[in-house]
Amino acid sequence: MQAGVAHGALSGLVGYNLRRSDVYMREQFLRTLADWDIRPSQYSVMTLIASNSAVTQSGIAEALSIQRPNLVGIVLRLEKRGLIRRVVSESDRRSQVLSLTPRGARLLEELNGVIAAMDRRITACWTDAERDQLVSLLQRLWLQKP
Amino acid sequence: MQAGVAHGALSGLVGYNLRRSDVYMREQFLRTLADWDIRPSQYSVMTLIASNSAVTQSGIAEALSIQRPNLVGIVLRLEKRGLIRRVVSESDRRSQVLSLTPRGARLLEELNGVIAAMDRRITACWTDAERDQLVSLLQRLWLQKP
DNA sequence: TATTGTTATACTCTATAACTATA
DNA sequence: TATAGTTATAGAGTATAACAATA
Repeated sequence: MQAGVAHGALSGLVGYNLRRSDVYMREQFLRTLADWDIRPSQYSVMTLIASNSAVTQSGIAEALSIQRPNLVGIVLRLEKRGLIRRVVSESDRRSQVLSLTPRGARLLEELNGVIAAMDRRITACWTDAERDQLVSLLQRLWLQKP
Repeated sequence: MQAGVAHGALSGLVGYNLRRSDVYMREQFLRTLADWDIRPSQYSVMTLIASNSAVTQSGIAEALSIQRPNLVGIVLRLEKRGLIRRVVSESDRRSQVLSLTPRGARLLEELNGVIAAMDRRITACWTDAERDQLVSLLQRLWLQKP
């Protein structure tokens, strides 16, 4: 499987192949998005803000399974870069309501194109049908939460 | 996709679904193997040692894409637990040749059963054919190294 | 009481430079 | 000079406890 070194029982494990694939995709993401200085978590957060009006930090954290304390740094960074706005909720003054700034919205549009193209380019070793089925199988896996 | 919060463009990305799936599988691994105090990397290293006679740390590091400095702690820990042996190579005295101790070999046999069963149990949401195809597709993905 | 956001903190994983001993 | 193993170290990512403000 690798030059000279046999992988034994690892080759057949879903967990091992998921891990290697995830690492590989993240490397490509970081390299491709280096010019934009955007991390996977930052893109995920911006996408969820764009897709959900009046979403709060708690909502984002739960949807992405990020611990609330760890989200603070991410949103503060995005706010400091002028990509998102945080305003105290009218209905619940404990909550911060998140939204994209015009600049953040423009950047996200650009990122959507770049990232979708990258995701397809790296997975060009698959047919469209194989890609669709893989995404479908993975969702069936991680969306089960027993 | 998640309670109330839409995932937007993330849902269709291979990278996002790989990440969530990997995190999910690793959580299950850590919980299942907690009684043995075995991490995924430790199991991977032991498996490669068992599958390759006279393998060195460099060989393991390259095959698993672990940085050489980061492998040192892993093998020292396994040695301290009496699971592997490290002996200086006869042919090249810079190299450490790794092998399992009888105790390490017995433990690995047990781990192979536990981990294979876990891997199948967690992926029971798939048919055998779906599982085989997914493993095949993932290998095609991460084994390309351009 | 319970929840939101926050601070502080610790632990793991990962990455790089530099050293040693061998080749 | 190049490589194997090691040390030291720094940077991410992730986890929990505890607090203030608010519900």
